[in-house]
Amino acid sequence: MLRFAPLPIGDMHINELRVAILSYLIAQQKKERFIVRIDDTDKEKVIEGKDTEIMQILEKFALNHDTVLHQSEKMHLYQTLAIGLLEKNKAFVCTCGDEPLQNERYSGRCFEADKEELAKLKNSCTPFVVRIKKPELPIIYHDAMRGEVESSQSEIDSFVILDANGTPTHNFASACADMLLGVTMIISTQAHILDTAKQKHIKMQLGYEEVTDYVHLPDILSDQENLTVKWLFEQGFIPDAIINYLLLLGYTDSPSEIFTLPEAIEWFRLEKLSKDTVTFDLEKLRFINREHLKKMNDRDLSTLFGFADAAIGKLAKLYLEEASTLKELEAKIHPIFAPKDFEGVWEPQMRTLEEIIQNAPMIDSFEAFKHYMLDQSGFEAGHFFKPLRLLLTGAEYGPELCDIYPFIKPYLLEIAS
RNA sequence: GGCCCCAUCGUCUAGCGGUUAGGAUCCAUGGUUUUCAUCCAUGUUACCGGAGUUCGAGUCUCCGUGGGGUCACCA
Repeated sequence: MLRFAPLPIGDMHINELRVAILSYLIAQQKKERFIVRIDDTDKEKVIEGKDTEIMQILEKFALNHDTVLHQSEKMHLYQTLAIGLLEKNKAFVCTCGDEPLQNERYSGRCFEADKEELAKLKNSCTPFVVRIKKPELPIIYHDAMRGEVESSQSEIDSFVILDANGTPTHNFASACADMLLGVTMIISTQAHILDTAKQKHIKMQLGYEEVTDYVHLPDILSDQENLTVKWLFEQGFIPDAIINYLLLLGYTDSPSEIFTLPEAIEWFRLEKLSKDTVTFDLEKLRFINREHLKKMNDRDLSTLFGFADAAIGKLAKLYLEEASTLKELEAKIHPIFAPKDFEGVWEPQMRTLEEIIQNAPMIDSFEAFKHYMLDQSGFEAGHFFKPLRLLLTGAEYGPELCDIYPFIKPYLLEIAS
């Protein structure tokens, strides 16, 4: 079983999305369950509605899950497990507060406090936290990208598992949940390498003996501040392209640059991911987005611009020569159907051409249309194509008119005005 | 600062001791297109530095340098 465990405390970052995509992909490869766990342990930071937003994003990317659950529903269970550790003398109560933590590590002063101490503290209403005892041996786990990862005891202190409110900390709750769910592989980012060791320590202290595989992905760096999924959508990138790009980043040996998630499930190997951090490259994503838009169903594409006509999808694809995102395509398609601006040096010619079109019969081919228009107007070619283009597309430049014509033909009267 | 990871064109990368250091993207130029773009062709651009090991090092070792991560009652 694999899980995606997002924190509902902000917009989803592409690093998180990459974790989700890979978790889903590996679950499919291993034919194991894929579940979503909303890690809403921190009541202070949780943002109302973020959880449904997360689920909507996953749906857009077609990362289908088997189950979804909230950490907040299980807190009592994790508290019980923490108390269990206290009783087994694997954890201790600590009343040090913030004092000894003057940018130093935990002093270990309360190390021997046991559960009798707990009773006393409860009676006297003294604030306390519960800390798990630090490991006596190095924590070693297997990472599919990095091999055996060893964290020495010195890196892992006796860390807090229940805070002063009695709330399980994220690390503790996460470890407990993974254990209880039977998660077999955990994908996260390199920021959590040490957390993984802590969680493994927790699971070992709780007596969990199943082997868990881990992967810690390198981060995607960017000088851009909010590299969120939301932002990518706003820019007009489509899910298939985003998936393609995120899977391609740092991958060594893909059979082709352009692919879909189902295709990647056939050949993707975590071991072939580079351990080096990668830089987010908008230009590359634009290229990939363009390629996926080219492959998109024409009618589906047209609906994104408010049509239900395959011809408009085909028309939009002509503009992929100069546009790479939905947003840019929209900026090309919209002026075609919007009322034209006649102001400018070509105004007389445009007025003439408009009138001819409004009274013209339906003409099938652009060649015939061109000849008809040239005959009727008496214009020279040099004074003809520019105003015609402006009249038909609202733009000075664009794809060949003979390519555009077949798709806009049915809308000609509306367009040429 | 301690510890961990990483280091090839601007970017993503191929390369597992002997290569004209390859591809993709981006960029530039030429051709085609009645215009721009597309398309096709061509081209510029890279092994972080220094010591070793070796007949020979992008490739192995060490030391620098640079980048990233991590050291919470944050998740």
